[in-house]
Formats: sequence, structure tokens, C-alpha cells
Amino acid sequence: MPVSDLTTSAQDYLKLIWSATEWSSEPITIGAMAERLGVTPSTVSDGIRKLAKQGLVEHAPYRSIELTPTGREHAVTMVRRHRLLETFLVETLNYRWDEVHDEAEVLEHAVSDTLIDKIDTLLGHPTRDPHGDPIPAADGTPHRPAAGPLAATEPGTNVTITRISDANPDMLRYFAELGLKPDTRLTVLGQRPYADLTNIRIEENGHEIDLGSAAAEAIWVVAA
Amino acid sequence: MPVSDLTTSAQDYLKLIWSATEWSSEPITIGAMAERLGVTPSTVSDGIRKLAKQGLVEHAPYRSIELTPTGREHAVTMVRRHRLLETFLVETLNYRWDEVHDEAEVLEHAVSDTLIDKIDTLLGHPTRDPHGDPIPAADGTPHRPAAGPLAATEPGTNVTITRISDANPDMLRYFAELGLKPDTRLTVLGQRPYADLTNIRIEENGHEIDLGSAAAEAIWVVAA
DNA sequence: CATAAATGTTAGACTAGCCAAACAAACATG
DNA sequence: CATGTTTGTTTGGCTAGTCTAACATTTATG
Ligand SMILES: [Mn+2]
Ligand SMILES: [Mn+2]
Ligand SMILES: [Mn+2]
Ligand SMILES: [Mn+2]
Repeated sequence: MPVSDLTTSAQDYLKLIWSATEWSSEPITIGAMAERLGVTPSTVSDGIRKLAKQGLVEHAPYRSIELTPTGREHAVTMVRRHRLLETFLVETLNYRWDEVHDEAEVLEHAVSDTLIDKIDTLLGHPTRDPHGDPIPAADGTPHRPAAGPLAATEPGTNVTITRISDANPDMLRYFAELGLKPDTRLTVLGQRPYADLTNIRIEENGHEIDLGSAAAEAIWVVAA
Repeated sequence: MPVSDLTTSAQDYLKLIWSATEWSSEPITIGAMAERLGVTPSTVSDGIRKLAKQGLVEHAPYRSIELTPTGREHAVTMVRRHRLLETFLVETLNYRWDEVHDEAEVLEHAVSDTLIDKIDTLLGHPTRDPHGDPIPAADGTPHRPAAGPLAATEPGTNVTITRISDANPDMLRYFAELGLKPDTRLTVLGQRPYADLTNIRIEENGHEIDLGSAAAEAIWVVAA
């Protein structure tokens, strides 16, 4: 069964389950899915039950949610669509990197495999999206850079931004204003755990700023 | 209410009603809509009743279907989306003109106004789609070339193809093979009404061919 | 470790799209 | 112009997604 036979919401569910384990490895909860998708937990609970019946996820009531191999395949297809579309919107249509997420969230369900292939060809088989996230290859192989959240980086370290979570468009706009984007170089000046603040210097412009924990968790870095 | 608040099928209904009157002026029937959309008449009948309740069409049971001003506005928006997307797929993504209809049929419901504007700008505000159909301007003004179906053209006339109906992708592929596309020049050699055949010569390659009535109704021409 | 809080599930209701079957109206024609 | 055919409508039933409210299970904590 091709991914296009799944309903739009099934496609979003699978993509979200996969995305949750892309960087952490903690399986996602019903509640977190509901929060992220903007629906109630009962809706998600029911939706997951249906995916389990279709053999796309492993799930017993009140237990964890895991993708089956088939489910993972479809999830990766959707992630690939999403990230290629974001890249296309920035490269070809002059979108800013902080504007593309919502547009891609809808388009990903409407494009054909042919269109995705044409975009991939036109862009020269890109490997990272505008947020720095890896674009899975057509065969589904992911590549995970050795990165960690800015919030967990030792003070005094020089780092480069690898990726910025595209979950929150408002946050992306804020980062764009500050000059924070993939490949920006930073120095972590300090971590204040009780205040939940990370103090950084942006090497490009010398600005020193404090980021709250939501922001410092959304930005992933590697040692420069 | 923006057009994006309408359901996908409501968008298709309005677009189809408008398209039916673009060239003829005969209002479309429930049966013709059902046929064209691949659903049963009962489905369309019910759908039209709902559009009437929303003030988008004028329709009393068993009577004709007419767009209200609001309905027409939304319809033209959808036609514009469809034709700009088709043009974009051909110009930017190397689709052939006989491949784009089905892709646009789905994408038209997923794109934002912003995306349509960006495409329009990138393409330099095109006025005709790959099938020769006029692209309504953003303000909704249509422009209708003085064209008529090939089937109704006097034998002996030299003509240029203005548009080719994109309703049937198989037929488009057939035309593409023959070398028939918008702006192709033809001579009508004869009309055989009882056999429902139109005999033409394609000036580009000198080929003489017979077209059945479905084909000769789908091709619209102007005197050269 | 008993109980309260948090988390997840189920039941029932609503909307939307679709179909088949039964029905109603309009139209065509003898 | 009466009747039969064609066309359109209504009804009832199905799926899918969503919600709220009631309920069940798990987890945290005193
Ligand atoms: Mn989505
Ligand atoms: Mn992204
Ligand atoms: Mn459509
Ligand atoms: Mn077209």
C-alpha cells in the first residue's frame, strides 16, 4: 500500500511518531501527540488504535507507541516529503526559512511521488532542509549528525548550529531576527539551570543573548 | 470567508460549475457534474443543496444551478490556482503539458494564497495555461478569446489552436503524440457529420488525420 | 502501599463525503 | 396531453475525523 492511500491524519501521526524518536529515542506519548497536533487525547488514542489495526504501529492500550517496519517506511516517506518541500519553497520560491513549515505541512499530503522526484532532481538531491534537518534519501536511509541540544552544552564550548526544530513557527521567526540559523557559530558562555537560561555569544555579530529552555532545547549544535 | 475555508469537494464543485459556463453558457446539470467528478448524482445533489445553503449557488430542487457572486469569486480563485499550478509544473518542474492536470487537481486545494502569488511572480504573471486556457487575474477578471470548437469549423479554414480541454488526460496524451497543442496551426479539410469525423491537416508536419467528435469538441480554434 | 493525580480509553454525538435504493419531478413523444 | 423515460432528490447507511464526558489504568507520593 502506497503512503498516498493513508488518510492525511494517519500520515501526520506516523510522521510525528518517527520525528519524536529521530533525536531522542523516547517513544512519544498520546498526550504529547495530542498537544503537538492540536487535537484532544481521545482523538489521538482512537487514531492510534486504527493505525495498530492496520499494522502500522505497535500499541496495546495504556502502553507505548512504536512504529512497525511498514509504519516506519511510510513515516520516513512523509518526513522526506516535508523536508524536500521546505527546501524547495526556500530555494525555488524565495520563501524565508521561518515561513515554510506550515505550507509544507499541508502540501506534503497533496504531492505525488513524481512531483517529489522532480523537486529532488531540480534541487540536486539536497541532504539538509532549511532548518538543518537531514532529508532522508529515497531509499529511507536516515543520517543522524552527532549533535545535542544547546541546553546541554558545556559552557565555554564553541559550537555550530546543526538544526533548529521547526515545531514552532513563532520561535523560528524569533531566531531568524536574532541571526540564529543552521550553520551559525556560537560560543556557550554559561548555563543557569535554575533560571533555565543559556547564555551565548553569536560569533557572526558578537551579540550576547540569553535563551530560555524552550529555545535552548530547540537548537541542536555540534562542536565547532 | 476565504476559499480555503471551503471543503475540497465544495471547491471542486464551484470550479466545475464555473468552468462549464466558461465557453458555452449552458448551465451544467447535476448529472453532468456527477459524471465529470466520478461520483453518483445523489452525492452531487446533496452537495449542491449544501452550497445553496451557504449562499454559494442558486438552486431550487429540479431547477438549474447558478453561481452567486460569492460562489463565482471562489470558483474563479480555484480556476486561477489550477491553471497557475499547471503552468508552474510545466515551466519550472519540467512536466509535459499532458501530465499536469491530475497533479494540479489535488494541489489546488493545498496551496496557500501566498504560494500562488509567489508562483505568479516567478512565472511573470502568465495569462494562458499549458492547455491554452486563460488564467484569470488575481482580481478575477477573465478574458475569453473569440474561439470555437474545431468540430464547428467550416471546411477549408486555416486555424490556430487556442485551447484544448484538459478534462481527459488520455486524450491529451493522444493529442501530444499527434503534435496537436495550443498554437498549432491546422487546416480543416472536411466535416463528416454522420460519421462524426473532422478531417484536418497539421501544417507543422503536413499530416492529415481524422478526429472523432469528442476530440473535435475538445479542441478550440481561432481563424489564423 | 494506599490513594490521589495524571494519563489514556471508551462511548456517544456531530459533520462531511460517499453510495444504493426508493421516490418525485420534469421532459419527450406517440 | 397522457404516459413512460430521464433526471434529480431523499432516505438510510457506511467511513473517517473530531469533540466532550465518563470511565479505566498507570504513576507518583504521602
Ligand atoms: Mn501534515
Ligand atoms: Mn524542517
Ligand atoms: Mn480539485
Ligand atoms: Mn489546464
